[in-house]
Amino acid sequence: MPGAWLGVPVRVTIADVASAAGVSKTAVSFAFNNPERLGQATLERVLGVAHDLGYTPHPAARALSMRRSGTIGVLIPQRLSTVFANPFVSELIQGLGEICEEHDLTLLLVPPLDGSLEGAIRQASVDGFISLGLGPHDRALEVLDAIGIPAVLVDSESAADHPVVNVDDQGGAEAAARHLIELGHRELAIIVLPPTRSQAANTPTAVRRLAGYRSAIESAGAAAPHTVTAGTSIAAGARAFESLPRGKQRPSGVLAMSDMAAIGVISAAQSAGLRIPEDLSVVGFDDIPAAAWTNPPLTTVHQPIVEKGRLAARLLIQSMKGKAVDSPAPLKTTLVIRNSTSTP
Amino acid sequence: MPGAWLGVPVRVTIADVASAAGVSKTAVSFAFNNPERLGQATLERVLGVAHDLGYTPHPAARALSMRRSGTIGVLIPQRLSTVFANPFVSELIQGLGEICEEHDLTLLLVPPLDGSLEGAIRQASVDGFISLGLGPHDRALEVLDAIGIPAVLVDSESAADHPVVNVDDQGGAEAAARHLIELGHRELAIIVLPPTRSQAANTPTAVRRLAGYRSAIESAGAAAPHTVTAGTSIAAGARAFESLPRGKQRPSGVLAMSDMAAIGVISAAQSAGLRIPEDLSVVGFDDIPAAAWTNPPLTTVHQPIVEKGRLAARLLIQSMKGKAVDSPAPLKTTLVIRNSTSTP
DNA sequence: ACGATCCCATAAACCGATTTAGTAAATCGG
DNA sequence: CCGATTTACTAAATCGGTTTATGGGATCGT
Repeated sequence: MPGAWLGVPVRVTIADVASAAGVSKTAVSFAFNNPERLGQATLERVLGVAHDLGYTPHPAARALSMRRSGTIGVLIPQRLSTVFANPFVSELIQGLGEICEEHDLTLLLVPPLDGSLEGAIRQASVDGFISLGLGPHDRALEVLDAIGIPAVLVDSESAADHPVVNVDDQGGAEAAARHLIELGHRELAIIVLPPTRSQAANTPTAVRRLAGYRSAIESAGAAAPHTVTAGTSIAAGARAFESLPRGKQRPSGVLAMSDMAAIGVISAAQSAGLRIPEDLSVVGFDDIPAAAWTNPPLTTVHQPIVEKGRLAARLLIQSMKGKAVDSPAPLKTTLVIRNSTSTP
Repeated sequence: MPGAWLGVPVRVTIADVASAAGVSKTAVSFAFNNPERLGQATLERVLGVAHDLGYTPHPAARALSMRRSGTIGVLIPQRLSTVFANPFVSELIQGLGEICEEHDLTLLLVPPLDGSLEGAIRQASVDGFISLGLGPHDRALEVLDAIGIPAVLVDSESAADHPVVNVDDQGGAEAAARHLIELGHRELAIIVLPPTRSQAANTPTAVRRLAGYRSAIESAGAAAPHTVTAGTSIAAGARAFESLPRGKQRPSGVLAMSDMAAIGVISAAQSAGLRIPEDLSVVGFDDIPAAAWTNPPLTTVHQPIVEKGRLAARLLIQSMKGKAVDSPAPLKTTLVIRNSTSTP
């Protein structure tokens, strides 16, 4: 049983290979990384021995000495179990993953550990970070550039000195609100995204979408909207519906900042005997794939999530190569009208 | 601008802190890891200096010398963009994440790089691996125990010398098939999961589910089912529907091995003018959250995905602590009857 | 006053790779 | 045949931490 002793496996190191092949560590290293610097015969012998011994370079050692780990970190502002309940994140990862795979990079998920995102950041051995939904004054940002690692911010505020990838949240929200208003709705409710982590403030995304809704509503002279905060889950959306005013006070249209919340509202409303869209119009945000086959299919603001991921990853990789990159223009959002909205 | 020189950031190392505080590297290390071994005064001074300089221990260096990285790897058998299109994976990650966060571990996604999962495994600096859907003879398994790192196999074959976490695939599949048969269906189609990566063989999961379907069908004396292979995506499911025999030959019931494929079938069937379930009954597998609010809601085999993730993570962590763990009994699957099935 | 204990702090070894600088032998030019 | 390259390989430094073994000084018991 090579490499094991009484069931305790012991890693084969470069030194083991070197001595077994009767060469120096340098030679072994060259065999893998600079084969042309070795003679034909030695090269083959070393590679042979390495293979027989099952040698694999220790990733941490390699990372230390090469100053790169081949990994990029994804900074997740909340617990994985809540964040991954939203298909939005899956889609973003699809985009990130596509580009990472092209560049032989793996993806490290970095959620707050022990309540602290900063701590988790330090622990992570990565060549760059992609952060999701960080507020402009988040402590995590300080840590990020204290360690001087490239970072790209997704869904953040443009203030920081890192490239920021955003979509046109405000424009999308305006289009959504205008859509309801044009259908004749005057009593609207807004379901706001929850603040992440301990920060009291709304996320940058929530702020921009809220501004979009409000601007459309105000310029139409409609009533000030009722607002509720709800997480991005079906259950949270359902709770939000429950907390809406009842009877004559009930808004005829709901503007949700996430499809998940919108779906929750719809499902709770249907359970309460309301017909969608006849009795209540609901418009979501994100256009996750599932939005197309809910019952009824969801009218929502489309944002190019996968493309957003790709773009962020590309920028980060540029940045990791030392190139200076600046924030691209916000990606377009478009209103997709399906069947969850109609005249009141 | 501390730590930077002409815009080139330079990491603050333990040696910098040591000399700035007028102590040895050891003292600095102790300040963070063994504070009780330092005098009150020195401790405070060192921590103060470290904070002022913005010192953060280099994760790779730490990992190298402590022989642990604080990360567990998730072996993904296909490209991230295809795997994360299936909500199944999101749910699994929720389960894994829950336990990992409890133990201050981060999660590294390891898909095949450059076509090779083995290569990606070597590159990954992790303390343990969780693999998804690996066949019993996959080369990746060899690499896995060549480097002697604990691993837990999810949705695999029980053969290997690693703990395996499975659900009762066969039982669930049997229940699904029996359900259709009891409704009176005699002409059935099965949509098989695709093989992962280059291996020609079906995944262990597919094999078990197929066995379940077949056993129920055969023992009922129904006709041999038509089988199609389709990926776990809506589009693939739709294509599978298109490839089904038409007219009188068309099966009256479809057994899909994934909810995503089932949803694709339903949606393609509806576009073709069929009513679900009146004209075609469809049963899925997995019971992803979306299955509850499709149109119509999906009859499917429920498996406890999040719990499966939790269990796998717990076992891996046990294993990482050096304890010997053996495979738990397969988790229960249950048929959830909604509205995508009825009498033919 | 003297050896035994503690308390603090450090020097040096170690983790496992890459890389720089350099050496001995073979090859080359003339 | 002699100096200049080239080829093939290696010793030692380096990456940035942790840990072991050790030493000096203060405190203690007697």
